[in-house]
Amino acid sequence: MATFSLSERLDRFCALSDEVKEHLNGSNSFQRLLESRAEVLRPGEPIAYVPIVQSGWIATYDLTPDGRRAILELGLPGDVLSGPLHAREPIGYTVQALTSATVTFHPVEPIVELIRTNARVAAAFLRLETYQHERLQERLLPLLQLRSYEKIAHLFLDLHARLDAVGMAANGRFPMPLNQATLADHLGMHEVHVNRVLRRMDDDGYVAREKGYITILDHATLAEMVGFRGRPRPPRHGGA
Amino acid sequence: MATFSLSERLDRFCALSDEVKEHLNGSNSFQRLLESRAEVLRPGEPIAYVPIVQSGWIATYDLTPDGRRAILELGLPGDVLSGPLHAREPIGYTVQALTSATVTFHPVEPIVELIRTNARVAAAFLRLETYQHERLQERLLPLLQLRSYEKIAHLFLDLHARLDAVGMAANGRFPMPLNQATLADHLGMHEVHVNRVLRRMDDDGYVAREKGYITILDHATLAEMVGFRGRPRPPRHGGA
DNA sequence: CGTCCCTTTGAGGGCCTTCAAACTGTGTGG
DNA sequence: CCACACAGTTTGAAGGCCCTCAAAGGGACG
Repeated sequence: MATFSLSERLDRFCALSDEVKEHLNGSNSFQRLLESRAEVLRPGEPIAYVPIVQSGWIATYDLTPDGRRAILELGLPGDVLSGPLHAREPIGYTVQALTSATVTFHPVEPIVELIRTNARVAAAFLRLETYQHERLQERLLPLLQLRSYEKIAHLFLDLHARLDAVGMAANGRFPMPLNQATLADHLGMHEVHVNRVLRRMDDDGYVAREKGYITILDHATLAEMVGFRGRPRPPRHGGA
Repeated sequence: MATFSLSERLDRFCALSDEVKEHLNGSNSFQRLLESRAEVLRPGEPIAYVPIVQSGWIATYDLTPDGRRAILELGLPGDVLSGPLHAREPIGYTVQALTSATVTFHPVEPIVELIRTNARVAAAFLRLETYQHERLQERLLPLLQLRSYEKIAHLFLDLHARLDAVGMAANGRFPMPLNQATLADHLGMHEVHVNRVLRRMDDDGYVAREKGYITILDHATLAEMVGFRGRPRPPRHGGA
């Protein structure tokens, strides 16, 4: 039950022929159930698969010389990790499951071949890559200019928007399977301070916390506070 | 005297036929001499051109609600701003010259058409985009986990590597046309603190400062301090 | 000689880190 | 059913990094 297929995700960016879609889906992809903390891609290894998250959350992270973890990107259900596909060498980061997760793996060889020969497929991957580039740019702004309180607010607004897009949020409420240490590694903060800020956001009435869930209570005020612009959704079928 | 041509930059990532190269270079591109602070691309405008920096430095920046500037990316000589090419809508950020700069503008229409029809061109842009994605990822690590002193060291090592790649650095010495306020906006720090840290790095003997130039005196120690891995150079002609 | 831009220095305070430890809930084994 | 381990959350106290406001110093240019 692969809810999110590679062809469908690409098709959003650039309409593909049925033949190509079948080719993409059929090509020996397989699905794995991963335990929390299982590695999806290991640094230094040759890249063999393009992963797609079906359920659960995963993270792309890197380590500082002294062993602190920096989470570069969060992978939510529906996300395609296309980065390794185009990299020239083994990746320098690790991709790991943050919760138990279901991930579909597509072998890169047939995909690379398709990109080589089919301009529409190449264009679709190009749009996908551009989309992710834009997402990364939007992470820079909070890291550069916002304070802890606002960083967390920005993250919650972002997660809400992304999860809403795949039907996993309702009425401002969305799953939050990450513990505070993981949030800290994603925001460049410290566990203890994440806790204090969360409590303050709760006391201030901006968010409500339940085990495993967050509810955004005052979306408008938070969005204005942090300059959050709802990220443009991938189009239903776009141009170039 | 366009030192850096679009076709040559793309050709590094994916070998292109001479015909395509001519097509890319010929298509009505033009060159402009921009004064410092002139805008290269304006937010909200439809995207008409792909800029390539020939000389001088430019910046992609965004503003917080209260008007603080966050510099997302620095454009150095030879850099191609391909982002706008694939964006679906007007960009949300501003691109501005940080020094007087020479920039070549390529109209997007013919390029988009080429991408649509030529898989090799699309693949080349895909690799270019992936390369820039990786660069952005490498900016996240210092922002997430390093302190001011290390952030600046990381930036200097990065700039040195990039300028060295286009022959603008020698013996650890490279141009530094940015003032301290601009460095601050790039690192998420404050002007005054940038100044204090720079002085300290100078006193510590890690760097030397002259007007308009920086010299890295102890590359090895700094690189180890911040976990800097020399960025993989774009290959001479790569795979997928 | 005055203006402008940038750099530099000082003083004070706040955000966030750091170290430490208690508290809570959950699963496991006796 | 209780004891215990374990993971995660929460709270306290102290201190440092960095911000903020303010202003002086230096060089380029008219």
